[in-house]
Amino acid sequence: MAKQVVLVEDEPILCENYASAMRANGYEVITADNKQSALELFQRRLPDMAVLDIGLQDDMEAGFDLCRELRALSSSLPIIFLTARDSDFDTISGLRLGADDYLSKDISMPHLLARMSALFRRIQALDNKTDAGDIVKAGDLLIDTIRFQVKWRQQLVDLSLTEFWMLHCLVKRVGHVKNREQLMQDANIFVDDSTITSHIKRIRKKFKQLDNAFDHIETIYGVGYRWKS
Amino acid sequence: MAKQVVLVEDEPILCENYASAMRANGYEVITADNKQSALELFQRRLPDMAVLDIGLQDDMEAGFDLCRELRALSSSLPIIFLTARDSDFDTISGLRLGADDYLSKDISMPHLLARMSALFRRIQALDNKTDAGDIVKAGDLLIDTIRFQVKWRQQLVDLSLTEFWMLHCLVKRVGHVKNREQLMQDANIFVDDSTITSHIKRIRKKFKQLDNAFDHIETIYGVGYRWKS
DNA sequence: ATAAATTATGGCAATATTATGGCAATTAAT
DNA sequence: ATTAATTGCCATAATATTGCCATAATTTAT
Repeated sequence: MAKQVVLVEDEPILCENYASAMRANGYEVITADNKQSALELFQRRLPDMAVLDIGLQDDMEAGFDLCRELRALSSSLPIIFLTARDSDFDTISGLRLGADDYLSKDISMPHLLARMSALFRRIQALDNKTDAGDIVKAGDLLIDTIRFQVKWRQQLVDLSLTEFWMLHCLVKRVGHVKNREQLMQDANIFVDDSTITSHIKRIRKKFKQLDNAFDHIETIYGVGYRWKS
Repeated sequence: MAKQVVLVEDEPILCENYASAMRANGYEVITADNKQSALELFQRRLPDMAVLDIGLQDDMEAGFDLCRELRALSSSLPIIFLTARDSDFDTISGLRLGADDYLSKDISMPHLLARMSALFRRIQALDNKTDAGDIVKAGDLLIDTIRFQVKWRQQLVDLSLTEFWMLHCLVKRVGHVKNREQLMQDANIFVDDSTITSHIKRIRKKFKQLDNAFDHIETIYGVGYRWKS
């Protein structure tokens, strides 16, 4: 889904320039040319990012006000100031208000777009960040123990809980052979040996459905199983 | 605890200037003057932020390399480029590499510090999306913890208080699986597991009344529930 | 090569977990 | 006091998962 950006700028031509460049980059852009209508937009629906001009018509501080209001609505919404003024003082007070970036209007369009996408990237990275040490990676495999998700080459593998922990057991030490007892322990079950065989069967099956060439779970005859890379 | 910043800059006097300004602002600063020692620092322990000069000694691209290496280590670590060069081209390629900011060395020290704290503020804001009096946004969903209002695609969802907090618990970390215990804690109740099931049922029902295709609350068999985007 | 041991596979029954509708108890509002 | 809303919980239905077995296929050892 396209990211929605609200652009607040009172100079019509400039505004349309920015807006169309953003649209060409895949953003959905809504514009406002004064404080009042901008506020209404925000109240109606929070965008994914706001790009604000500071001086609007006669009110030289309108952008700062908008920033404050927006921040009250959401502490995490990304805000970029776009301004003709360029003094350090302005920049600093802009950032102090909780803006994320402060750019002079004479930068190039590609530069502005790069800043925007850098900001989105940051949000993305933080959203996907999980608390330390809960992601196990092994080559094309990703195990996330908070989301209880397994990804094989970007694709989600739909495992049951016991399957999940058994896989986790194999992968947390790539190359090490795990016997059936260890696998049971990690999955918190106590069952017949044959049942472990069944679980491995099902895990392999689910991976093969995504990638027919899959063969990273190796059988060690007489001992157990191992994840090979 | 003080935020740890790694500063990579090969010009000794400049480096000391920056470092002491940062220290005066409460940061713990570790410096490096070449690629090798910087990498060692990062491998030993990831800082809370990295401020990188691009050209180091004879290697004009050292900073870019470091950025790449750092990003491989952590996708969410904040990185600021600090550079004498100032062309748009550099800025853009810097940001493309996953940097969060790109600053010319001739900006003032207060400006640099403001940029740093703006970046920290952003991280902070995203990390505790949970504080009261804020609006949490996840795709089409809006949760307003002041008014205790939930909106799904602009439409108000009429949830009871417990339902509200349970939803909030699920949404404040999109994708994370919450078990019944966690949901109880966040809603401030202590009840039978089956009661949680009932609440989820009711929440789903209310969303479905507005949007029959709604299915963002996913059941993870044997674990709990998750908000999926 | 053959026998013995081990593992793979498909299927099915048993079990565990969750969904649903409803009801009684509680709380809040009029 | 009466009504409405909320909440906890239960019985029952619907699903998902799991354990295990018979049988086939492999592997290992002799």
